[in-house]
Amino acid sequence: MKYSTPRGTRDILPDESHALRWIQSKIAELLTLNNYQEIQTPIFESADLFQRAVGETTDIVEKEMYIFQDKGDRTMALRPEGTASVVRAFLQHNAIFQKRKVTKLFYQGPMFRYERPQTGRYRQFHQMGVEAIGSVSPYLDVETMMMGVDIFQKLGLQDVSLAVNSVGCEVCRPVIRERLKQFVESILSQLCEDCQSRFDRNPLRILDCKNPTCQTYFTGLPDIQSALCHDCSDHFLSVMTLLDEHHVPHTIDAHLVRGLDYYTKTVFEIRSNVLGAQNAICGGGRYDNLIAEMGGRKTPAFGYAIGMDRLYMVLKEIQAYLPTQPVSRFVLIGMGSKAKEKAFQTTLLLRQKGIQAEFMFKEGSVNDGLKEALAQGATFAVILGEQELEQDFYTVKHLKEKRQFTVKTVEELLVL
RNA sequence: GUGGAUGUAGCUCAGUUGGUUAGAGCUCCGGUUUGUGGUACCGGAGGUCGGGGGUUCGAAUCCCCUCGUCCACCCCA
Repeated sequence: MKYSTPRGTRDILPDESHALRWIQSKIAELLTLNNYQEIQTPIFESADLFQRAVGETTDIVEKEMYIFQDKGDRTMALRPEGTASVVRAFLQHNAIFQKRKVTKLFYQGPMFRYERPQTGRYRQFHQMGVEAIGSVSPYLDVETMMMGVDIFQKLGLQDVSLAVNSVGCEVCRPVIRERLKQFVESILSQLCEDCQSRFDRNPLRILDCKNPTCQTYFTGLPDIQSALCHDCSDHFLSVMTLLDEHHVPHTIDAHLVRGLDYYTKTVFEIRSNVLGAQNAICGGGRYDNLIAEMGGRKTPAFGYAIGMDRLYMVLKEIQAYLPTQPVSRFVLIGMGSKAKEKAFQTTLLLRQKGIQAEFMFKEGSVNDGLKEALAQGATFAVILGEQELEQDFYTVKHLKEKRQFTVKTVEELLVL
């Protein structure tokens, strides 16, 4: 094959495409119930928007962005995530959004990251995400996470787990970071290469190391929660209490640290165990400083994104209900030029009445026509030949029941 | 970016210690059958053996490089 999809990209073929649209519309319904409105932002933006929002030292910015110069010599980037753009839009259209205390927006579309492809991980992948901007209330954290869990349950995916953690704020995070570094410093040479590089770049990530030899050195490692400031600690406690009160099953994952710099306080993931290592189908959290950092007034917010490719794979795997493509109700077969013309007219008429129908283009026998009708999954084949033309009727065959009969008019076809 | 597996027809896969024109099943197309379908029978199409280089009288087979796919790490959705 001379051409194929670029590495890490894929064609979404009709069956999946149809199912994905349906999934999107189901999710959008639920988001609307929660008062979210859709926003569409550009697929590429100024590269420094993402560098600033996501963080200079994150993997996404350091090595995964698709960056290019446009003809005006601007440095642009294909968006690696959605939050930065939504926040940018929120600030840019301040006049529209400032009327409300809380602005709830959702988006959907492709994101791009230059990574090594794997199951459930692509260079172009599809996310559907939400951003609720304007409240510090733990109720917002809980409402939003519950909505996430609800989405999966409504789609028939019961078996998910909600993992929650707090990463602190600008006050306590530096403290946590320092304590961790102090503890780790003495044993640093014993740890794996990844941990050694994390030490400078993102020490919190050391907590998350899966290397068993590293883990043996970690007894007594300070955990994040014990180091949270009052405000963060209270907030975390409130979120936990609310989740309990509303009977939302969840686990506290002290190792859950996100790779985007803008998160503060609550972070969470929703996981499914059917995809192997790529178990996160939804992830996000609170970002109370990002909007101020990007030049706005200090405005707290909470958001997350769902990985649509992964979600589809999971739903497919557990054999959840997914709609199949609608098929033609009728296939019109005309033999000879006159009958063909009448078949064509009938096809158009059926479609005008809102009935899915297909015209048999090929010159051929009834045989070919029936085969075609069958291949299309049609319910009825309508046969027009010399006899039908002379005596002005339609021969109709119910393909599954192998039942054949005649009708006089198109109206009779409509009510079949 | 690191490590491992893998690549033969549209699909699933055979292919011996290196040996002539690389096979099978399914799919597809044609015919038996220009007025009745999924079956049956007959016939046919389809492959630079992922690509490039090397070893050899001779390479799908051995060696090197490269590209793609899959899995794990990293990271994330």
